[in-house]
Amino acid sequence: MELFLQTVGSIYDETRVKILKFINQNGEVCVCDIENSFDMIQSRISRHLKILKEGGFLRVERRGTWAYYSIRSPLDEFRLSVLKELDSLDIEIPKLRKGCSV
Amino acid sequence: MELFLQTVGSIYDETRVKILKFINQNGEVCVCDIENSFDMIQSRISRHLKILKEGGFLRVERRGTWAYYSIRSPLDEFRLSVLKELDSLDIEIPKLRKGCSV
DNA sequence: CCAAAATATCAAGATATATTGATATATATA
DNA sequence: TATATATATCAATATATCTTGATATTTTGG
Repeated sequence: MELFLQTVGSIYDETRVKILKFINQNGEVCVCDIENSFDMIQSRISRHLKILKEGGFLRVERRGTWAYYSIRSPLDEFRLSVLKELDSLDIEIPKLRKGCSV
Repeated sequence: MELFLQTVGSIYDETRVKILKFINQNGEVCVCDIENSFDMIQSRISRHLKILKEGGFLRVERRGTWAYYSIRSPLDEFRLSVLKELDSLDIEIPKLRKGCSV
């Protein structure tokens, strides 16, 4: 139950839904890319990414000072159905704008 | 987006998850049955049923003074996947105890 | 028409979650 | 080692949601 609620809670937020769909569309991105594309402050993005990761949707890989987030794989059937549903929804996702200065 | 969040929000609560699984297992039940089975006060049950209905999972049919709730049909693929996931979870659901005095 | 039963709604207090700005941590490089 | 960049975490405030108890609504039957 707790794990299910954590999963569901992770997608019960407009910002996180958009971030999840954004990553699902663009593949692996680093935090500053999201920060830049969404025009949100870093702490906000970082928090939402953590929640999506703990919700079982994302994985993170650190390379250098960067943290690269991508869709966790393999995904179970339920989380896959969430991504499929998100894909079918008419949600406005910002264009990818690379944000890191290097 | 708004509809998706409403759907997700409707299952982001332990009580509602249990009620939904309860109805999915027992079929059509009336409010007082749920009230009795869950040992919760009526206003609380009524509120959660409303949220699940507005989340697209339940339908209600009034017969006499009673309101009978059941799984809405047909369900779209996403909501079906939610029910399937709930079904696979090890959640304790109370036994059905008829509660209406008539 | 009135009373009782079933259900829905409302207001108030309690709890959880989101946002922001500040600070901490970690890594690369000069 | 010191500095800059990228990311994570924390504290405070604002907002949303849940629970309860009270009240309103609807329907049946006397």
